[in-house]
Amino acid sequence: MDLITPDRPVVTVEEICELLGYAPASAYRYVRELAGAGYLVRLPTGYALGPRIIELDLQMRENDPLLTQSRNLVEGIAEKTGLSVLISELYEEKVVAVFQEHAPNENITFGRGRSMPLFRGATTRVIMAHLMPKRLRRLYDKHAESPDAIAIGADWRSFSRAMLEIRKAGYCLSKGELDNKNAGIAAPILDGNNRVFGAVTIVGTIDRFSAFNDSFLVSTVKTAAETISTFIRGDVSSRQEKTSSK
Amino acid sequence: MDLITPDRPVVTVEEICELLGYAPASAYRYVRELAGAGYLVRLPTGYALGPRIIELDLQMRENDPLLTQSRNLVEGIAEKTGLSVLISELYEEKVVAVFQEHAPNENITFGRGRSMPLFRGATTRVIMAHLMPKRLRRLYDKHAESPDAIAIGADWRSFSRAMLEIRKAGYCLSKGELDNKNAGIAAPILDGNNRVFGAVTIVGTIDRFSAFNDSFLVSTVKTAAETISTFIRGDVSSRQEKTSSK
DNA sequence: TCCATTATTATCATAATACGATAATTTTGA
DNA sequence: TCAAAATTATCGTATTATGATAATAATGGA
Repeated sequence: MDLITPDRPVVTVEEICELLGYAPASAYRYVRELAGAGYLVRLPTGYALGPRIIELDLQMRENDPLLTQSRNLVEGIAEKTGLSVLISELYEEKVVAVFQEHAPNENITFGRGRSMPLFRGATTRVIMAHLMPKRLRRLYDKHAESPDAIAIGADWRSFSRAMLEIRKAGYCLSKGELDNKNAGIAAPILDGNNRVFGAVTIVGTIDRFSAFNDSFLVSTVKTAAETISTFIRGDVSSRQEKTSSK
Repeated sequence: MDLITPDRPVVTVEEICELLGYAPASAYRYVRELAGAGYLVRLPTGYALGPRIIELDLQMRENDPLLTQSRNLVEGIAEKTGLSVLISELYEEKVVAVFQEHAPNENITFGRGRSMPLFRGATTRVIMAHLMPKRLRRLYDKHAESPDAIAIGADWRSFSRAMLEIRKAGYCLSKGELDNKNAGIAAPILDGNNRVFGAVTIVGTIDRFSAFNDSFLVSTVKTAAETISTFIRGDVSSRQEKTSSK
């Protein structure tokens, strides 16, 4: 599905074979199956993404506890501050915002659905800072050469110290790292054992950001993240507890 | 992923085993893999839908030719008429709107992402009417007992005649079938060989609908669908043609 | 309309891996 | 700290995925 890009909005079977190294018979089988399940759709010139994705998107917007339980909270912050608010999650080596409350006149490149680069921006950094040490180490080693990683710390010692600072502070503030006119402040969403799921981020132009005390933004974003963390932990929603005797 | 519903926004491994009949070892493997790829996310109380879905949603909104190429057209119709416009696709036995231009004050139950029942509503019917005969027959036989199917035709003869009528007309109009206050009119999106991909539907309250000549709505929706059909066929977008000599 | 070409599916033997039972390990909650 | 629960690892077997090839269907010109 990632073969579909702005340059290649419709992908042919031939391209799939070339790019992924499949035999034609296999590629035809794959697209047939994926199209049958709605993940792809067959157009006259090839395959495009299919309706199942839109269906899942709705399913998530309606049911995901991370979204449903934090919607009001996030909207409130956006309204009060006039800044944008994002809720992001980590997967593989990407951080993706799954919810965005867009304040007027804001221009955010890495909004809902656009995966953010590692090592850059408040959201990504605050999430990384709360990863388990061994996982963080693996990530760092893999990208130690990247300029963004070096900017945080040229070696593991200084890098992990920087991360520890963020973890101790409980938030991360950045200016102009993703959009040079924007600033962001992020706090982690944690489970009961301080494992990180994602982050809450407040984003706005540097100008607008400066209108607030840093301490106000810090406490706002931290409180929001803690509230959401609590929601998620106790998340028994409408399900019955099993206090059975088994 | 379909185990996640409003009643069960977070699904446990135990539930997955029960509901899908897997051994625990397998269920754990599945969720690990799906969560690794971002399709699920592990929360303290179980698994929920993950960020990959949001990423794909964006990818589709930005790249899907069906959406990108018809956005202006659809917005124009919505603006001029004050009615809503949907673009829908078929998969498995569902029809799902992948794009919706929402007019103000409209209330549409089966909007973007919510799969519509077969045999009911203008969108579904116009799509069914353009299916290949054998596929239509299979569908009918499978659901011949359903009230919605019987409402169209009590036996295959009358059912297929009704479908033929729609196919000849090139559109389908319905009132109050999905939302009892709404009416809809739909026309098929076809490839060069009259195979159906989806449909364009104009939706609005029956009141608002009555303000227009039927013929105006018919020609509007048919023209839109034909325009989109043409877009899709010639869709070579920004890709280079291969006029190679091989 | 036909035909040659291309695109797609079916068949099938083999290689790959998914599956679940069990054991080992980790996490959790008291 | 420890017992119970949750999760992962191991591994033999059964299942299925894979790609080469053949068969069929669709396509685009004359």
